[in-house]
Amino acid sequence: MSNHRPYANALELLRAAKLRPTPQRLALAKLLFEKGDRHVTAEQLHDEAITASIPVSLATIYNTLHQFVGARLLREVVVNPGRSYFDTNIADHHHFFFEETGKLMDIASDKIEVTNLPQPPYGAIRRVDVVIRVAPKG
Amino acid sequence: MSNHRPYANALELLRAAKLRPTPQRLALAKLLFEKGDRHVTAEQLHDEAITASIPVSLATIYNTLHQFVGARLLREVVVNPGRSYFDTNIADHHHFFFEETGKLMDIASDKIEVTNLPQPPYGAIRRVDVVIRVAPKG
DNA sequence: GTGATTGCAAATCTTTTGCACTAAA
DNA sequence: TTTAGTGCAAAAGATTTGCAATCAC
Repeated sequence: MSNHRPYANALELLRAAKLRPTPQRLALAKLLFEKGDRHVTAEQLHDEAITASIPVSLATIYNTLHQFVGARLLREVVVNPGRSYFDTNIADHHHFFFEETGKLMDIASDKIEVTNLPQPPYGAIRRVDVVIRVAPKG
Repeated sequence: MSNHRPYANALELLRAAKLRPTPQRLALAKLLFEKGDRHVTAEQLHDEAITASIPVSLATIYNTLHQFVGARLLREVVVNPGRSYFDTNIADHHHFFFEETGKLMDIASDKIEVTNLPQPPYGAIRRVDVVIRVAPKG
């Protein structure tokens, strides 16, 4: 588990997030958070769960992912039309997006300097996302 | 039309892009490029066309938008899962994204300074997108 | 028990595709 | 005439929803 997440285990994590620790949520939390930082799609997580003999429907995967985003256990990353990625790294950071493979890679926030951030005409800045889109050379 | 687009009219624009100037393409190019910089979805453009009595199917809207992206007359902007925006501003720039309204606003590239750009482990940087997500205050 | 959660299937929404028809060169 | 473009309807892919059954508390 990432060391920025101050919970010893999936059960504590869910309790702290005030989400009922159902077997599905526990199992998904383990899949998501016990392997270091990851970027998964709903479909990928579902496949993983099924492979790991965790009976869970795709509908529950979506429910759970969105509940985790709401509880700030996950971040949704939008780089691709028609598919969402869920990022277990909730620290402030940015991404490489490899267009040919559809893979994401984290960039620690101190590796990129974004300065002179303009203020929006109204509302408040909720997040600044930098996506470096990478394509094969040539 | 934006002054970074050095064509006098929609016909020239299409000719330069080596796209056959069909009535639909001409009409859509006028809708897109004769009103300053815009961010439209396929659905919005279709509605506009129908309202302007331009008979065009949604399939053709999608075809045309993607051809325009291919010809570098438009840029696709991905900020929202499950919906693409098409940006008539093809200059290097960034965006505010207003989450409550789903609207985009351009930020000229010289308003934000992105420095220390890390190199990708392989491939070449094709684009750097900065999205400032804005939510209502509170 | 009671309210939250799950799973299924159906529905929804955006986007793409196949193919016959039409139009531009 | 030849090739590209269009439109329709159907298909595809991702995500959401309604609702009855089930589970956590």
